[in-house]
Amino acid sequence: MTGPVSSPSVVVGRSARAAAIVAAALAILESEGREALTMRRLADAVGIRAPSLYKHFPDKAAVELVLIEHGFTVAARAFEEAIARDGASLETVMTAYRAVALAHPHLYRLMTAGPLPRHLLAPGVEARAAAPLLRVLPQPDLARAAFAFGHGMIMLELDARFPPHADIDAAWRAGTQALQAAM
Amino acid sequence: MTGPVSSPSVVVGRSARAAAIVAAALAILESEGREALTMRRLADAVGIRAPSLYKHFPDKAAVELVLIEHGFTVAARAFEEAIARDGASLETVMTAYRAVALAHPHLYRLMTAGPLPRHLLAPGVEARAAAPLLRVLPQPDLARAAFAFGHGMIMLELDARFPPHADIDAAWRAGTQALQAAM
DNA sequence: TTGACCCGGCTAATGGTGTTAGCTATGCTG
DNA sequence: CAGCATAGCTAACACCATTAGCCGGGTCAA
Repeated sequence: MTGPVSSPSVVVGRSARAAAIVAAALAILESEGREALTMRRLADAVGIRAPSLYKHFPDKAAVELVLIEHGFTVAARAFEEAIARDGASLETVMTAYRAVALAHPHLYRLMTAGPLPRHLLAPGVEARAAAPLLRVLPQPDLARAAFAFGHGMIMLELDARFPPHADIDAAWRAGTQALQAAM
Repeated sequence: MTGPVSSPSVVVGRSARAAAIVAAALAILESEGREALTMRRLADAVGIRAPSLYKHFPDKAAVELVLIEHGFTVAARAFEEAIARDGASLETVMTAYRAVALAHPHLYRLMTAGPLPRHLLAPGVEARAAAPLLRVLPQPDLARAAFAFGHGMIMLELDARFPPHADIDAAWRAGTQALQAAM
C-alpha cells in the first residue's frame, strides 16, 4: 500500500500544464510504479498526446527529475517534523527515514535508482534532506554508514530480500543501536 | 573498470549453445551493463537471430536468472576464500563483499535489482552466499543489519551518491566497527 | 531405405517504448 | 492587422521483447 498521493511541491514557476503533468506523473508513479510511468500513459492522464509532452519537458528524464526533487523535499520535511516532534536523536531520524520510504516506495526507488544527476538538481534540495542525519550524527563517516544502513534496509525490505520470517524491526533496532553506541 | 570476465560457473547440464549464450550474456553484462544486454545484441554475439534464443531460454528473465545464480556462486567463493585466507572475522567478510561487488558492478546490480524470484533460483545458491556472514555474525538481527549496511554502501558507491570528497573506506571501517562492537 | 519427428535455425510481424519532424490553429503583441 | 511564439496534432523512426509459422537437417524406428 502506498500512502496518499501528496500534491507535488516542486511546481512553482511552471505553467499550469507543466504542473498538471508533474502531478499526473507523481500519481502514476506512486500508485503503479516506475514501469507504469510512460510518456503515452502520462499524456493520457493529462488529456493530450505523448509528443505534446515535449513542448513542456525536454525528455522523460526531466519529468522524473522533478519527481526526484519532490521526493527529496518530502523526505526533508518528514525528517524535520520528526525531530521537532520526537527530539533530535539518531533513532528519530532512522524511524522517519523508514516511514517516509515505505510510505512512498516507488518514489523512493526512483530517487535512488542509478546515478543522481546532481548538476541538474536544484541546489540545496539534496543538502536539506541530508542535514537532519548530519545533525544527530555529526561524524561524517558514521553518518555515511548510517545512511548506507538505512538505504540498504529499505531496499532489502522493498525487494522482499529478507527471509519471510525475518524480524525487520529488530534488525533496524540492532543496526541503529550499534551506530548509536559508536558515537 | 570491471574485473576480468570469469567464465560462467552455472553451465552444467546445458547444451553447448545454451552455454555459449550464457557466456556471451555474462560478457556483455559485465563489460557494458544491464541496458546493453538485449536479446538482439546477445543473439549477435552468438551468431544467430534474436528469436532463435527462445529455442534455448523461455525469455530474457531466464537468461538473467542464470547470470544471477552465477553471481551468487562467485560471491560465495570469494567469501569462502577470504575467510580461509584472512580468518573468520566480520571485517574479512565485509572487505570481501565490497571487493567482489566492485569487481563485478553490473553483475552485482543485476543480482540485487528488484525482487528476487527465489522459487526459480536453484536451491542452496543463495544460502551458500549468505552462510559466511552468518558464521562471523551469528545474531540474525545484527547479521541482517550488516548485510543492509554493506549493500547500501555498495549501491551508494556504485551510484556515486556520496559527495566527491567522502572517504568511503573510512565509512566502511566506521560501520563495520560499530557492528563488530555490538556483537 | 524410408518415413516420422523434433531440433534449431530463419523471416515476418505485433505491440510496446522514447523521441523527432513537420503541420496547424490559437492567441498575444508590436 | 501582421507576425510570431505556443501548444496541440499526426506520422514516423529506431529500438525493445516476444510470437507465429516455415524449413532444413539429423535421428530413430519400422
